[in-house]
Amino acid sequence: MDVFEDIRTRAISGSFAHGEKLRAEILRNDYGCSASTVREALLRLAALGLVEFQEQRGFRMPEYSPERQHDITQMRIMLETEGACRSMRHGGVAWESRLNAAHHKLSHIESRIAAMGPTDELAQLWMAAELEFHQTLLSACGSDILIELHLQVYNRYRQVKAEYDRTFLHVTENIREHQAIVDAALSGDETTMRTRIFEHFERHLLPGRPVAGSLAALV
Amino acid sequence: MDVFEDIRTRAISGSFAHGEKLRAEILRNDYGCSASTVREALLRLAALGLVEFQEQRGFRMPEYSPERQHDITQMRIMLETEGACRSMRHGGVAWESRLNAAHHKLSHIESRIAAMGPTDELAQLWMAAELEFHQTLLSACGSDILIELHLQVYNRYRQVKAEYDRTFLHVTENIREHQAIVDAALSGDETTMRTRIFEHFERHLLPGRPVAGSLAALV
DNA sequence: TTTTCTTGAAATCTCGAAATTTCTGATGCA
DNA sequence: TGCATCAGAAATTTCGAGATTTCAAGAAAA
Repeated sequence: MDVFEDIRTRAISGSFAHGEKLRAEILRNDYGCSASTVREALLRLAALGLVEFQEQRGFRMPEYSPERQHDITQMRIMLETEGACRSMRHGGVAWESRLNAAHHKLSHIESRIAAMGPTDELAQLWMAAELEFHQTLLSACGSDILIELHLQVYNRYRQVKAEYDRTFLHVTENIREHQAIVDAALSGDETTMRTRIFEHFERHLLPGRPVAGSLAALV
Repeated sequence: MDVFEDIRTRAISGSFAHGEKLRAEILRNDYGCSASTVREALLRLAALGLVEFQEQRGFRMPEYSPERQHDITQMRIMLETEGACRSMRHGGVAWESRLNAAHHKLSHIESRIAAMGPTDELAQLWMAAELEFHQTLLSACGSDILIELHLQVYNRYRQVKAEYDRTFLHVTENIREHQAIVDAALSGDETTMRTRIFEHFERHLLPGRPVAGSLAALV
């Protein structure tokens, strides 16, 4: 079993509470391995910002704060806007159809959740499909590092919103917003794309707070 | 001695060649610690993208490629532009004077290098002062995550340009370009700032290659 | 009461050895 | 020669014990 991968998944899906202490000695029980192996995984997660590390004081989950959520959301808007616009320029039809496919899969799952409520299995599927959709959006941008940084920010976003995610409020809006993003991609208009991405995230920003540089024009 | 910190420094200052294999068993000799401790440091560096890690195959330095340099440079332009413009809005006089101070320190070192050539000691001082200048530029942006991602990208940039750095070609241009950035900060005009930052990095981009989204307007 | 000190328990960190996997290159076969 | 096989060497990864540091609770002093 891949300890790193599994703890990462738990850290972004709400298995640990905000601010909870993560003890290697205890987590080892879940994996039947030594504490050193768990420690190794935690150190890697710390380098990615999913876990906080203090020398001689071990690991904890980051605390929640509205400012942190705002900050991370803003960064997601910035990176996804940039990546999506670059994909629009270089992706061609191949990208458009991949995006369509990813969206189809996602909206299928979202409709089922909207209809029958969120089961554990559907939530799991949704997590994967939602990530895939947003990664597909950037997949033709031509920048490895943009994709990598986006994944980092995406994971932190999921972590911050883990509780919220489980409620699946706004599924309906999500379906509409994702559709709007796909439409923008097909329209070929970058300004529309920027607006649509901004609208998708708007409700996760702090109200009445000045908004980032290239984003300001959209408000 | 902090093994992680020291290996990080070496990894971004050209102590290791591009593509070089990093063996924990060998590096331990430099620090008089066990291989596990070195391994721990390398795993953390891998999470930050400064070292590549393959399961069961150990660690290596990333290979150099012009595309990677272009990609990283573009990302630096994007993040520093965004951060600098936000700092201009929220930083006030306090920020302006900190920026001035950081620039003064840096240009002092750069002039000495231009005059007497690059000694090891001056190179060391330059590394610290150049980082401090660019970090000060973003320091009032109000986004922790922007600052953190920028540091990651900055480190990768230094790593890619490590050989180039040691030659100190373009010191003269650097002095001028840094000054131009400070002037833009004081002028309060964001478009000027974007242009100046772009010009500072322009020579590290691949010629004739389409340039990123929000940057395109500057070309 | 509040602060400082003491002390035992608990957590963190380091280490070198053992287990596992990959690499190397020599041998045999077609 | 070209290719597969295999054994030994080398590298990577895991492990649990021991050393070090932090934490917590109670005693002593202000």
